[in-house]
Amino acid sequence: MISTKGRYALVAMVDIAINSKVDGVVSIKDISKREDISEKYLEQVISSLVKARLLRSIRGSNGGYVLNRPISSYSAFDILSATEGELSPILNIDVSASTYPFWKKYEEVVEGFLKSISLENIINDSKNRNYFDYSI
Amino acid sequence: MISTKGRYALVAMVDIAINSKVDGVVSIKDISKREDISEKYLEQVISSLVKARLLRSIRGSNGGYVLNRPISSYSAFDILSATEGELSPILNIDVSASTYPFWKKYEEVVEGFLKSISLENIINDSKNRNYFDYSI
DNA sequence: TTGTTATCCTAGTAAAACACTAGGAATTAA
DNA sequence: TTAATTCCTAGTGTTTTACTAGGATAACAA
Repeated sequence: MISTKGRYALVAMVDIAINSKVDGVVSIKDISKREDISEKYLEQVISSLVKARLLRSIRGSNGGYVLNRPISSYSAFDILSATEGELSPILNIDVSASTYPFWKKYEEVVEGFLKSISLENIINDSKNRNYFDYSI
Repeated sequence: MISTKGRYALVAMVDIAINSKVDGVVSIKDISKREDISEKYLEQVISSLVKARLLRSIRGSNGGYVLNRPISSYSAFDILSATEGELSPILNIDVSASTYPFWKKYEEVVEGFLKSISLENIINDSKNRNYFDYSI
């Protein structure tokens, strides 16, 4: 869940949301340059986002990707669960009965948070505050 | 963070808390039988808990483990961070500035939850409600 | 039509993490 | 002294991660 694939997916969505306003369509090559992520790896990450119908792809020359919906309608959960398999796989495993209620709550808290944050929120947060507000 | 090591650590703490009331000291062999976890693997998991001073060990024949403090004073965070390295390693990684505020919040939510739940809470939850309340 | 620029798709792979297993040393109660 | 226990270090097969590689497919532009 906190793998690079998921992190790249979020970064890619933010990048596409911001840059498609100007250019209309955003290519992997452009994202790769701006965000310093391998083109080939980005292909795979973004492929998951397309398969999950979070992005629409335009093939051929001058092709690229655009958002399918307004930024307020994407949740962090949507984006992360498109790339990572299950977001909270604990409960699928044979978890001891004595700790089950705890893990169930844990899952609810994490999922609840991720579903409550939209791509719009993420973009606004990155505008209003900057990186250095957080790094001690 | 959601690895078996962390899950076993929680189970072991619950097991020791409950069974030490009767027996005083709880051995790995006993936990292994009750919870169906390999003895040798349990050794390693519990070793982390001892090193983090969550448990006290008594060596030699009739030895085993006991809690160091009252059950209300252990948080899920204490237990899980003793076995897993960092609980939210995202922020140690070079995370994009645009998504940093989001990940920071994520970390706060998860850590906040884990710190708010005590071993006592976990034990009470497992007593009051049972497994089947949760499995659809 | 042909070249260029993109996405799409599948396969491979080195390194790390995970989930153990193994063996023996040290310690203590009986 | 023996049995039972924790302690400590090392090894190991499997899975996951984070990529890389190569070519097929599609579309625009000349």
